[in-house]
Amino acid sequence: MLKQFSDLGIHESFQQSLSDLSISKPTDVQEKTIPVVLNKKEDLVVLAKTGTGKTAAFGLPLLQLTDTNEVNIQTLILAPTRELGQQIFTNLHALAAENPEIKIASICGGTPIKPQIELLKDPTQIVVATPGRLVDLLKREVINLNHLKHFVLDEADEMITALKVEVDYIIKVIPKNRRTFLFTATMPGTIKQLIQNYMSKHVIQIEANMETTGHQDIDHQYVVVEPIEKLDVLLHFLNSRAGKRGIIFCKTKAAVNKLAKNLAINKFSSGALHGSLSQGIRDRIMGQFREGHIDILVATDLAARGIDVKELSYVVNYHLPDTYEAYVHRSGRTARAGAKGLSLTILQEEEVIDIADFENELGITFKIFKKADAQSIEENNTLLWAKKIFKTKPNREVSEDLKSQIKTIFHHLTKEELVDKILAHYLTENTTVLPKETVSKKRKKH
DNA sequence: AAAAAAT
Repeated sequence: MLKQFSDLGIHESFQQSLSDLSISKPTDVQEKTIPVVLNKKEDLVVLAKTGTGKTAAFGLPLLQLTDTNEVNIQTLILAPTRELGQQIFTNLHALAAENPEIKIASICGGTPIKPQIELLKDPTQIVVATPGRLVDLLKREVINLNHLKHFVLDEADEMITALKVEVDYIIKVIPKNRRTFLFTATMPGTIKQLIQNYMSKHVIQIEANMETTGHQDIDHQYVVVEPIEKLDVLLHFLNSRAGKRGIIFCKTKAAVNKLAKNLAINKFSSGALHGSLSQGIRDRIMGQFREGHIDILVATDLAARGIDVKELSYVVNYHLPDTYEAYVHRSGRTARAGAKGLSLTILQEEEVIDIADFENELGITFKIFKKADAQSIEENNTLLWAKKIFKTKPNREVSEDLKSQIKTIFHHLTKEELVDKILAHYLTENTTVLPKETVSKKRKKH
């Protein structure tokens, strides 16, 4: 249990970059996987929970196995989204910081293809790719995978279902005698049977910490809301988590846009991410989120898998995920590398019945999140309104004369009296009707 | 039905 990377066969040359990345000891999945990859024999199927270091588990040994005298592509890593592909590329680059002779390229879509084609003319040993763009390059015959030795499918269950057509095309053009490595946190039974189609050698299965079901560091909670109070409950939750960071998942791109707009109006530090945005915008939002310039990411399932952002303390399911796997991946954006995190699911009455299925299927237990009462929600909305005033910038010129007339009106008030006046005005303008008990009782009969 | 992935 006190294994070091050197005990697993990782060379001295990676020690510096590992310590620069504050990686000191191998995780369970790394300890089990690295020696088997380094032995140059079998194919691998690796199951390990979210946030346990799968990228380095294949990245480190495959970097080390790279023959730097060989100019052809030896290792291909496929990921389901461009953001994840870029993240894997960045991580490999950092792991190879002391080994600059290893040439790594990222070939994801959404960026001009010409520069990529030019780049591929240089010696390249490791390629991280999304399937669509790679197939495009293969059809143009501008990438050579004839010397491929290692083929990695990250998020393997997703790759061989949602992206099956592209992956199958790629499988056909790469050497039969390659080694194949499948990595995932979820492997539904229906997918298990498909695995053999992708393997070419004897397969070793590795399961790291999968014996206890559910992720021990994630606090699963749900709250039942009426449709009209859903947004208010979310806003109250976000205000209670001020300064903390997290991701809010919605079912559709339209819902992401709508919610992100609403958060922006309420002056939350937030951004939207989904597949209909230009790659430029996607990259900018991801960058801002990773750097901590944005606290809240509102996203579709584009961000559900693999994305590793530091210090996310919560995930919110603003809509229920479609599958149990999607729940595992979404909630797995928090509680990474040993940290704790909250996964909050906001439900409507008719969806509560699904909770038991999630519990049984995933071996987790939900706690009930205590919904803010009507008064706290109203107070919270008043606070949001005050924050809005504070953060609003003038959008046109105001004459000095008008300004001085208005100043005269308030001139004799103290700061406290001024606040009272503004608040009194707000409260008369917003005569919020608190939800009546009778209303909710009536609804429950259905 | 929706999400992702090529232009």
